[in-house]
Amino acid sequence: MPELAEAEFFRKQWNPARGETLRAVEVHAAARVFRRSSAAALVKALRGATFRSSEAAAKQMLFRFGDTAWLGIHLGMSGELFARDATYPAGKHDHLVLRTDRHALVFRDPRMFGEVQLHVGAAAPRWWTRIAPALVSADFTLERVTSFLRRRRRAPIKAVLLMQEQFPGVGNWMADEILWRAAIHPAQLAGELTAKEVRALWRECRHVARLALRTIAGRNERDVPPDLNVRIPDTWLFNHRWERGGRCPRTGAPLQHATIGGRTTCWSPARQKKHAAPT
DNA sequence: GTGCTTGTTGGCCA
DNA sequence: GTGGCCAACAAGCA
Repeated sequence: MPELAEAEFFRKQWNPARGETLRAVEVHAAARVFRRSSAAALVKALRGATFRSSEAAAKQMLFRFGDTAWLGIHLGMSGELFARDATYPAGKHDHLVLRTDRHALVFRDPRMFGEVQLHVGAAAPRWWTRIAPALVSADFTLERVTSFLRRRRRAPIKAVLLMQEQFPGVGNWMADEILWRAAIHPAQLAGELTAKEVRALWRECRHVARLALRTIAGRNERDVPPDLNVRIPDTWLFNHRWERGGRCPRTGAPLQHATIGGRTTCWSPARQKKHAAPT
């Protein structure tokens, strides 16, 4: 689930408890999600602190408590955040539950590829401030994309789109959606794209990111999006990629699947054709 | 039982 | 040193 729009969606799930003070912090300390920080230190830093604010960037979220405590969360493959009323009993895979007088804020992650990190300090942690410029920001430029593709010229473009240092928040489905819209074959080597294709790729990165954020994460800061199972329009590849006998929404031709860049990839052969390297 | 899965990392190799 | 590939992590689902 968690690509950039889902991170933004889940971040907002804890909004109802903003301004409230944490009365209790429950952790499953042995859970793999705490592998890089001490669960005990986390409890100590958060108990009694007030939930101030939150942000999402790429596939990560950062929550601020009190004046100096920051909670970083990565959702991995199966992580989710939600808020319940104060009486919520922690479930089997609920590795972190923050309790205020009115709410229980829950981090659940069955597969435990996700991660919870504590940072104490006046400023946000380094790992957060070093996240690459968002696809929707002005700093995500065609020039940056062009030079990155040049450096990664021997890798299939699908694999390159999954590299977080240039395409923060792009995951498997977004990568396929972007390539499908840009009409680029996922196995084409990054160095073989024409200038026109690179421009299309850059444009569709921004377009898909905006579309996904608007569709999945809701429109404004305050609201809590009610349901992740939002209706994704059938004009997206997204709705057809796992269908048995799925067809390309633009050409009507059958979709194809293969492992590219180590990940299951779906594309429309009628629309995305591999070509020789431009001279 | 088998064989997948929307992510990331470290180790291996060219 | 750089870049590309792959197994491993763990649980649930079909």
